[in-house]
Amino acid sequence: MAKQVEHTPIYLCPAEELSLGKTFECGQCFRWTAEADGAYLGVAGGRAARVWEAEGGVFADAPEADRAFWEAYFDLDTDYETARRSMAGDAYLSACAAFGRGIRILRQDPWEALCSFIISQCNNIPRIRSIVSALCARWGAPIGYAGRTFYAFPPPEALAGLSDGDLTPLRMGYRAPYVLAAARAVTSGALALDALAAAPGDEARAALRALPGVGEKVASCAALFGLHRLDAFPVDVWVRRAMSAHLPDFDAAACGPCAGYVQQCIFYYARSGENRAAQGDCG
DNA sequence: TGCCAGGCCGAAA
DNA sequence: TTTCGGCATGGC
Repeated sequence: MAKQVEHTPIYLCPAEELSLGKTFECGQCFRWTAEADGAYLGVAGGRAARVWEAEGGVFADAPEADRAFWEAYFDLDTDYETARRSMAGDAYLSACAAFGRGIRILRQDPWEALCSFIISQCNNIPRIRSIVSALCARWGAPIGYAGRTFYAFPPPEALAGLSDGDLTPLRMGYRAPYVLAAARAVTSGALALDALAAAPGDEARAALRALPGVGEKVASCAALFGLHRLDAFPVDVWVRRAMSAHLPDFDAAACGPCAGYVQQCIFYYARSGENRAAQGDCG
């Protein structure tokens, strides 16, 4: 059966500016799945889409009315060359930059990022994806697309009234009460996620860390991926830790404004199979 | 079968 | 202030 295409494909950008595989597989998101032909199917912002790379660029099978959403989601307005240049001058960092070329830091929904990275703690990526998928299937709004049913990430209001027992079937273990506490904090207004996007990085992380089960790492990931705070990653803790085995004199401050991107390239490089032998503590 | 995973928390040192 | 065990679960 021929693939069902529901829309005229949207052209997003030149292929060299966005690697879908690297962007979706580098560990920043958990809701995109590769098809046999190399395209990806996924959900973001309550919308499902099929996206793929072709000789002429990167395309999305989505309504034309959603073009601005997908362009923003893939962060097409940001110039990553500045960040990449900050990684020059050291062999290991340069290797990370080359390996991560094409990664873009997605502009994910703040709540989805926070909730997903609470689930991520002390967990492996396949299992994180599995739990997030189950969470969406159970409490997310259905989305019909390409003859299939996808599910939006459930808003905090959909989870705030649940009990730990309600989440038991998802097998997320000790993370369940953390997810519910975060949902209640957002719905009650105690945690204003949208307002944090404009706050200083330290302030944003501190607000996130006030939640139970949210430490420096989860707060950093939520700020980077959910609030698109590329400066919010605590380079002194994570990037330096990751780099200590390779570059003891690494100047974290030099990549401060784009530390999150740098960190993600290091993480992706160190986690990849062929580089694991050379990896340090990548956070 | 055992180690490990995008950690965090609270107690003990 | 730092260190360490415990936490729940399953991928590999």
